[in-house]
Parts: sequence; structure tokens; C-alpha cells
Amino acid sequence: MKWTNTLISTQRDDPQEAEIPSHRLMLRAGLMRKLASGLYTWLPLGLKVLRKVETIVREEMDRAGALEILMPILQPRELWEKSGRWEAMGPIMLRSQTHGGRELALGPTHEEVVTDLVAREISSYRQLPVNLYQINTKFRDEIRPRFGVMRSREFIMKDGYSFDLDEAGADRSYRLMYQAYERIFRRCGLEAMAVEADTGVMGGKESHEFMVPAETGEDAIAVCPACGYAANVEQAAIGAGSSAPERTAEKLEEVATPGLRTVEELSGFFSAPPSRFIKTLIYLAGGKPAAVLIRGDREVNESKLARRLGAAAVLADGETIRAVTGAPLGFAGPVGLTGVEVLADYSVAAVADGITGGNREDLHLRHVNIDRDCPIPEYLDLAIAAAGDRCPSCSGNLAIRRGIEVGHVFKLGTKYSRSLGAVFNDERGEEQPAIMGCYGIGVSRTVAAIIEQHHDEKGIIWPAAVAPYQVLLLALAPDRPEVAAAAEDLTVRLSGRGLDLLYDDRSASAGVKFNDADLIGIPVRLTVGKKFLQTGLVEVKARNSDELHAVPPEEVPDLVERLLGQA
RNA sequence: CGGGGCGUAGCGCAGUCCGGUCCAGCGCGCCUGCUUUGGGAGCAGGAGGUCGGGAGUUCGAAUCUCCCCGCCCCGACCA
Repeated sequence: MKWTNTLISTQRDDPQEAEIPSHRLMLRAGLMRKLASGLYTWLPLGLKVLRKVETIVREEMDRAGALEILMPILQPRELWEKSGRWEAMGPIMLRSQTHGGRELALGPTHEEVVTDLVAREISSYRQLPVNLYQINTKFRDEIRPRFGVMRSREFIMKDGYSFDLDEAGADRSYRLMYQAYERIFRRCGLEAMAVEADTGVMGGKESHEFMVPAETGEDAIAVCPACGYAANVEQAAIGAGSSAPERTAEKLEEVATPGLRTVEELSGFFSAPPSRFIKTLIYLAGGKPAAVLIRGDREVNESKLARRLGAAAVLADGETIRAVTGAPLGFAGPVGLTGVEVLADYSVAAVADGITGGNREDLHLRHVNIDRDCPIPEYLDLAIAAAGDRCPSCSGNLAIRRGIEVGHVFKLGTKYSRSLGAVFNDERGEEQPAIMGCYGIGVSRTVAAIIEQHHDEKGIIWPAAVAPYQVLLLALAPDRPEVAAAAEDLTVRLSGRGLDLLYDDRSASAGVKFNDADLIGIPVRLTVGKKFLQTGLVEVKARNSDELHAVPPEEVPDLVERLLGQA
């Protein structure tokens, strides 16, 4: 392909709107253009990459035995009501209607449609297991789209769904997908890691996210360098702390704290770090209040709390707080608190000389010795994991890294198969719900993640497997007939090997071409110009190396293939 | 949704505080011609703007006031 015959427009300046490298480079290198917030047009160069990632995904899904289908984006309301998610999805789901007033969802995901399909197509255990997938556009009205295609309103996703006879089969399907995902990301040139994840609105019991470690990632991952434990911080368990510290012997003391409610304000007032405070949060779970104690510098993990309480927990309103503690918001404390379930996080056990609310307006207590003043029978794991916390599976300490979530696999169980009727007759003629799993890959986000992991200050460095072209041929002074002839000769030699080549035939100056070459990041660069006319040697350079090779044209194809093998 | 910032040519920006000297300017890009071609070329000529939109104040508005829209960043109930 000649550069002048395609649409590649690079930009010299960083776009003012882009913050992170992938977003900046995707705009500068001309991979995409923004239409509106969270909405992007893929230009030819970007689309080629997207398609290569799709192809890898497709090949590995097919290899794992999954079957490709294509489902509608528009989905009737009634289907979503069956699963209870017409409401549960809330504002993230975009909705529309026909001129007749029939309400439709713009699919944010496809559990409902696929399960309905299977309900209609499958009736016997003989037809299972089955694993269906598609690569399609998803719509999510993100609260705050950002970072280009990293978090956008409309994006390309591979979503797959497995249906099995029993738990053992579902485990097998899950494992197959997990392994397929490892292969997919490896083939895309990504260093990705699987981490334990929260199941969130999807429901289900087990789940792993595939994370690409990156400073700019939106997710935080807790990892244990000692044993390899890895989990999203939303999910990460924390091991019980070490032995309790020396407690204070000082007497409990009431201190007037007019109008001081937050740990931050009180920390200044008492000249004590937040870690000296025992924060007391009143939650409501299933209509019942619960008091949660946690050290002032830590945060409650509401998923852990919900699991412990057996119901989703939300922070209580002022009225409930007053009813439970006798004080307005800001003055709750564990000492003397009765008539409410009290749950204490591990971190509280480490507070030696604590400060808490006094359960009276404008009053706090200091010199709290938790063992003496309100003994806690059992400390629990209720906090969001933080660096230095004890690993739940060994004696190591957790570290926090940031990552980009490129894939997510769930064991769903029978939530959707029951509500949508995906049942089959087993050998005994008894009706059973299929056991489901679901598996997603953010295809467009994967492209951005690849750039996050493969770039330098000059531009993108594509891994060969996903590069838009494998070879970039630069002709310096392309109007000189000898140069044009050499370029033509090289093009023929390389296309004979099935290599996809981009020929920069623009009559721009050398600097422009070299800089654009670095920016768009094609793995192998060939240069023919004055030096070639003098020596008859073609300059060959890999984007991921500084080494320059000079070889005669007939040796170029072999060298190119060797360099591509290392890209 | 809360807070902050921004909106002037395709891209990056100056001008706005303090209204007139701006029927708006700079760099890059774009078009024509000639020269040039190994790390963002030179000369000459040229095109391109409802200054985000609307209403208002004023003799006069990119600039002041009000309303609206768009975009970006941070945060989202932690007592």
C-alpha cells in the first residue's frame, strides 16, 4: 500500500485533550478520531490493528471449541425484565424505543439474548455443552468516559457464554476460556496477569480479570510478591494482622469536639494521625443497621461487608444514625454502643490508644483501649486492601499495582438460565438449568493497552502480530527514478513472502518520514535513498532496536522475517 | 451528579484581566510554482475563522453580564 493512497494523517503536536500515552498516540498516529466524548471513528490504520486483535481472539476462541454467532444490539425490554436487569442496570444502560413505543435496550452485554437463544434451541443434555461467542459493539453510558477507547460509550467487545450440564463441566469450560485468554493476550504481545475479581452486577461465584500492568490503569491490583497471590483490590482478601500492640493504660477521656465530624478535621484537632482513630460507620443491610469499625486511615470494602452480612450494605442516613447512636452523623463510636451488630476490621486491633466518637453530639473519646472499653470477640476482614497488608495465602505483604482490565471471566451458575428458561432434560428426563459461564474481552481497549505497554517517547512500537503493516518502506527522494525503481523492487520481493508493506512515497523531507515512521511504529523499517544509490545496500531497522543493518536487496526478505520474529 | 479547567482556522496556541489601535494574529499543517530530500527543508505566492451558541450592556464586544451547549481533569456519600 502506498502512503499517498491511504488515509494516514499524523499530527505533530500532542492533542490537548489526551492525557495518557495510548490516547495521545492513537490520535497523533492517526489510528482514530473523536466524534464526541467517548465516541471514536477508527481510521484505516487503527482499524487494521483492531482487526488483527479480533482475528487472534477469533482463532483462539475457535480453537477452544467456541462457536461464533452475531446477536442484535437492540434488545427488547421484556427480556431484561425477566432477568431483573432492566432496573438493575440503571443509568449505564442506553435505552431507545421504536416509533410504536416498544422499549429497547442498546445491549451493554448479552447474557439475556444468548440465554434466551439457548432456551429456545437446547432441550436435551445431548446438545450440551455449548459455548457461543460474538465480537460486537457494546453500549454503556459511562458516568465519565475517559482516556480515548480505554473507557468509551461504545466499544468493541468479544463476549462468550458457556452452557454446561453440571458444575464439573462448567469448571472445565471456565478453565478452557481462562487458558484461551492467556494465549490471546500473549499473542497480542501483552504481558497480562489473571487476578481474582469481584463478580459485581453479573452475579456468580468465581471470577478472574485479566490485567495488563500499567501505571495509567484504572484498576488497582493487590499482589503478593512472595506467593503470587493476585486480586483486584475490590476483591483482595487480607490476612489477619500480627499480634496486638501494647494497649494504653490511660483513662478513657471525653473531649468536646464541636462541629468536628471527619477524620481529617479531628486529626488536626487532636494532632493525631488518622491511624489513631477508630472510624465507626453505620450501614444498612437488608433493612437492618450494623456498625462497622475500621481504622481511620482505612476504607471499608462494601463487597466484603455485604458477603459478611448476607445482603448489600449501604451507608445509613442521618435519621438511622441518630436512632442507632443517639448522635448525628460524625460522632458514632463503639464504646457503649448497644442494640446493633458491631463488626470490626482487622485494622482496629492495631489501634493502641484510640480516638472514637462518643455517641453524643460534639463529643469524642480519647485513650480508647479497645480490649478494655469495648471488647471485640472477633476481628474480620472488611477493608479494601492496601500496600503492606498481610497476604491472605502466605505470610508475605501485599503490594498494590495498577492495571488495565482487558478481559474478565465469570462462573455465572444458573442465575440467567433459571430466569430465562435455559433448561434441558437430563438422562432421566428431569429438567435441569444449564450451568453458565461468561467471558469478555475488551477488544478496542486491548488495542489501547498494547500501546500503553509498547511505546517510547517517539511513538508506538507495535508487536509484529498486531502491527497494521509489518514493513514500512521509506523512499527518500522518491521522485528519483532509481529510488522509485528500488522501492518497486523491494515491494515485489516482500509481497512475494506474503508480507504486508506500507510504502511511504510522499515527497516529504527525510526528517518528516523518519519521525512519522517512529510515531506509527511499524515493526521493520526499510530505507532507500542516497546511500542506496551509492552503495546498493538497503538500510533495515527494527522499531524496537537501535541497530541498523545494511544489506543488498536480495537479502532483505530474510532479514525482515528474522526481525519480525523478534518484534 | 459535585468540584475545577478549557472552548479563537485542520492541529497547537497568543489576544480576554483593562472594550476601540483586531472586518482577529502566530507556529505547524494545507494549496500553487521553483529549488531541495538520511532525522520535523528554503524562497515566492495563496486559501482557510458565524472568536462554542443565544440574549443583553454599549456609539462600539473575541474582550463586560446572563443563560445554554460542548470538551477535559479530579472526586462521588468513609462520619
